[in-house]
Amino acid sequence: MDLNHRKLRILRAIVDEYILSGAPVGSKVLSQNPSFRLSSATIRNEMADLEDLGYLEQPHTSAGRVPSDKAYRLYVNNMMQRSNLSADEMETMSAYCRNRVKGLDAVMRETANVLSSITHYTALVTMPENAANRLRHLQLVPLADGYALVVVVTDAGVARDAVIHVPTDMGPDELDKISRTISQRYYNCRMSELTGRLLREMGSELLDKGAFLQELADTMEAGQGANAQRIALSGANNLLDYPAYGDIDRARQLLAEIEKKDTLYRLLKNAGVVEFSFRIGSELGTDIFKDCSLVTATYRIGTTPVGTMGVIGPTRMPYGKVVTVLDYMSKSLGGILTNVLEEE
Amino acid sequence: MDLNHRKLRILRAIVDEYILSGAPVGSKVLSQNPSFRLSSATIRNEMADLEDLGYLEQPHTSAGRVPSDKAYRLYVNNMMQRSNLSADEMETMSAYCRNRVKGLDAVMRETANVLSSITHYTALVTMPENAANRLRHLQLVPLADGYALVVVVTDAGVARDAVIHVPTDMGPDELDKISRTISQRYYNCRMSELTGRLLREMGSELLDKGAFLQELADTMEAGQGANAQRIALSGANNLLDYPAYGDIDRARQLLAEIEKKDTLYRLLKNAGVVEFSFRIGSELGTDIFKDCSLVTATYRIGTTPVGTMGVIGPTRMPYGKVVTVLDYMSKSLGGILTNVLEEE
DNA sequence: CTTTAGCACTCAGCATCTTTGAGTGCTAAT
DNA sequence: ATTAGCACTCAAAGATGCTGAGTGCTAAAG
Repeated sequence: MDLNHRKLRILRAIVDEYILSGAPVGSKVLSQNPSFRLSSATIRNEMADLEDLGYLEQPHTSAGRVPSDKAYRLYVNNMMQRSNLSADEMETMSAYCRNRVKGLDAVMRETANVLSSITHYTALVTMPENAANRLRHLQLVPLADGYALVVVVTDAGVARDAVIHVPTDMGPDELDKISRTISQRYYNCRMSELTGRLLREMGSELLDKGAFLQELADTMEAGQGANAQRIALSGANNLLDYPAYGDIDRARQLLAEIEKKDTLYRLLKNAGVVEFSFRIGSELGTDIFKDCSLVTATYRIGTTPVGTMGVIGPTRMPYGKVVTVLDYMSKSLGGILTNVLEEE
Repeated sequence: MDLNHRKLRILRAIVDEYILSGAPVGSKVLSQNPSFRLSSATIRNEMADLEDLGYLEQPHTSAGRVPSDKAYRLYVNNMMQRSNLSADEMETMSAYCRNRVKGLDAVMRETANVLSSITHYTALVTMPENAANRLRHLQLVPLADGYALVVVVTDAGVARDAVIHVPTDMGPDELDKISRTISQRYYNCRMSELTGRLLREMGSELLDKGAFLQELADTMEAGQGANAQRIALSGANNLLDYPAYGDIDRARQLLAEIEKKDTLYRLLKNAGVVEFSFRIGSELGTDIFKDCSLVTATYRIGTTPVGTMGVIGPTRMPYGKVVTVLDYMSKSLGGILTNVLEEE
């Protein structure tokens, strides 16, 4: 007993139907589908086999069957086809592309909004980041006595800011001078190397300012990671749609988890750098997301991958449509960023 | 028939009890409270009066009474007393204060986290802003050909960034020169005046760069508002606790509304600059928030009010406790910012 | 050997009915 | 003015029964 052609066809029909209706699907509806020339009894037998093989599950004895995670996995790998979008949906996306330039934050937020409004699920977009990020500019702006704001601009277009302590005998002029020195000397230096080089090479010039230099370096190192943690989120309310009705506690857990940016970050990160990644139900690891799936896509500046966007929905989401949307949006976002950030 | 002393005492007891239990309170529980030397029948009569006066409502004939918005208003104005916090809660807040300096974003987020974790409601904190914001530094960082990143630092410690177009014949050096000129000439200039002055006074120096100057000015003007729209939000999942159980649609609406930052911004803004503001149920205007209350506090840098923080919860929230927490947190946040930002 | 008709069986979901108990308003006595 | 007492109301929680979609199995037909 293995997955012959007919079993595959039936399985596929079940997944399609279930994604569409959300209700367990029985043998009768399938037999009514004219593309099957089979009686419900025959289909029942096949379904029993599929259940034994672990592709189907039965909520209770007298209900239809529901696809298991394993079935979705098979579906996504072998049977899914991208679906076309409605004119409305296309229009939403191209309106997004026609937008004028803005701050990076705004672009990310808008990307997430479009994603969630088309899919009706929860959308996530990470800020662009890359271990190879290069320095464009660094500025120390004096605040109150003993404090300064560090602003770092990288070639990923990110302005990161943090407050650090400065020696009280360091005036605005000196801070400005240091800013220019660093900006010039380390222009285009990889951020991953910058920390070390700063400490090594500037130590002699700032002999008596060791603590200051150390804090500055630390900040830039921390900024690397911290910045990536900024994730644009949109459509969290859609989470409430699908947790089995009335199960409000479940919904709370989900929401609480979604609010923790580091959970999200880990999830998105785990996808790795692939065109598309699907993680279905149990594959997500956590029990909390046990009937959710996460589909992600990588976006690029030029040809280097710099970020991830994704959609969290129920395992029974229309994967074909979601992939189509993610594909379009990741390319659009990549295009926008490439335009603005890439040097020729 | 008016609000004599006894009626007030009864009303107060009802509100206290209802906030505590969440269930409609009947005459019997009140009469058992030893501080009343009255039979349940007498209390029933008084309660009937209070209902006629609009302070109480009855979910259905055979249930106890529930305070109306009007009752809460009276309670908040005249009867509420601040409550003490548990040792744990105090500890959470002072741990927050002991934190090392960080970026503004992080501080705001953490403030919201603490607020929501102590109150178990949804917390909001606006970024510091003020029409009197003054310029500290402006930097134009060249990106790809034809684009630059504008970074603006104000005395509210905010680094705002946006991408603008620049004429292609403007090199990095020129951009840097402009940055220094503006930073120096307009140091400490009010942001509200900056736009106008830039256009008027720099026009002659950048004769052939009119479009560029205009866009720069526009960006800074827009940044004023846009920045304020950034609101740290925490504990949205707590919204799911109180919408009448099972009423999942209601919860969705609430969440969707909360996600719209501009709604939030308006709500917080409407509070005006007062020490504390309470808006109870219908007073919030929207039907969506009809059984919610919003309590806000203003925080200051030095003595100038620069932002608002608040808590959204059910109308039956323990106002006394919430005020205590807001008071402490607004002062703490104010203190932190003042320390870092204020010039002596 | 494969397919199918037929039948007995299961069980969630829904509607209906009943019971329970907390709470009320009114009246008459204190 | 207060209160005891009583009849009344009604939501919430159980109990009961019905329905229908769906199953598994068996035996006959292809």
